[in-house]
Amino acid sequence: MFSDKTIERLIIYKFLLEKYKANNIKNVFSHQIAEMAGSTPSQVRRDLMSVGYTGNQKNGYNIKELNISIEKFLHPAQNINIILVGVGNLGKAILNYFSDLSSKYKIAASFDVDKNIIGEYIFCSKCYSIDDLDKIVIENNVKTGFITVPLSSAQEVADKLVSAGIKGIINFAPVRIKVPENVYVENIDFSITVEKVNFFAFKNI
Amino acid sequence: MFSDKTIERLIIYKFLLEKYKANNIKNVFSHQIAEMAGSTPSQVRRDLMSVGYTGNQKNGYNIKELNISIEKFLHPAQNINIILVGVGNLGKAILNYFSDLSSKYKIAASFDVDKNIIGEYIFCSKCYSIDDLDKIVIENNVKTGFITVPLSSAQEVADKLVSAGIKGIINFAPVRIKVPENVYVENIDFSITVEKVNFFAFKNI
DNA sequence: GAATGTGAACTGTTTCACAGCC
DNA sequence: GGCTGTGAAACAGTTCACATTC
Repeated sequence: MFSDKTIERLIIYKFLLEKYKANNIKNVFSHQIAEMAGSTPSQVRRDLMSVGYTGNQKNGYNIKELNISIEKFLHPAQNINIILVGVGNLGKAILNYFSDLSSKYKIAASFDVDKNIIGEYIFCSKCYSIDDLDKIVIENNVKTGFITVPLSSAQEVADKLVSAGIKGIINFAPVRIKVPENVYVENIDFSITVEKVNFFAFKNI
Repeated sequence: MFSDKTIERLIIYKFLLEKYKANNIKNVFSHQIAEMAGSTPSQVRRDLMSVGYTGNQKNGYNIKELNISIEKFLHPAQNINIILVGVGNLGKAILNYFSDLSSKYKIAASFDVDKNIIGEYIFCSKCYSIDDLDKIVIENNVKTGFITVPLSSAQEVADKLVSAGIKGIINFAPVRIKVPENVYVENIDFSITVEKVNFFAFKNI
């Protein structure tokens, strides 16, 4: 029903509007949103049809109301807990990124096999043994998790996340993990990204 | 002419075939590639039309030859140098990721403003002042760069990369950097990714 | 006049289906 | 039989264009 791409753009609009709101501007037109988001006015209007908020021809969209509508459409909850498995360099970088307490999204817990860090707080999140996964996922109503473990254990970790009830996975391991149909996976593979960008970079010379 | 999506899948096929090749298997059918890549047989055959290599009906595709054809199509060069600007947590994680010397892609240099690390080697790449950017980009024929600096300096860094001759940028800063038309940008924004995955995670309950 | 909302047209991508081949 | 290569069909996503509203 709702395409991946539309959802992604709505999230972008939301972040842009939040910044915009800061300077006491009340209303915004589709062409202004498009300009900021690198999109087109009709695309913006199309996307906004999904969320059900309608503007008007004189003032465009009321930023505050539009933002609330997008928020509600994307997810009604106030705070979202996520988890992260694999506290290596990349895991730490992501924990750091989300340690900003003002965000709606919080990494409720991290997991690793290294006994030296289990029990420690790393960037505001406590690190646990993977044995505690089920308990923490249920307690914190977690539906989304990062996989930042090495290739060799990625599938195993994915299986554990799925069996704990996780429905969305952001996977950084360079492998296509196999999950049931009702689990959404977003792969971020640095090698593939570099190769793709490099292809278009050389094409653009 | 060649779509983003086709290029990305070709890269995935290439990585999969490399693994496959290891076990002395010589040939592969489109349905096998599809199975590994999470695609469909017709999609695979369609994609392979772009690279110009044709298999045969008895044995499918010769893995070695197909791999060479994809490589040639994606990029003829043997070694590709890339650079990275912003040696924080995330920058280090990426430097670490690409420090594996067997990869075709090497981070030729990193850049940062921190005088304490300028001149040091971090995961096999020497860290330089941004003042040395132009020189290093030219010397190493670099066309692709990572931006892993904070939001506040992302646009400034992007401008410098562009003026140094970079044609492809992988941007981790949560902002839509503005670049000329002939520069390809791939944005990786953890907040947007989390929000998107979380949306589909809750939809899938 | 300049904006929104949206049916219709268009463009891009994926899948189907089948001729040709082994 | 089962495979590839590929026109044609189907589907998805984007843009156009205009009636309507302010």
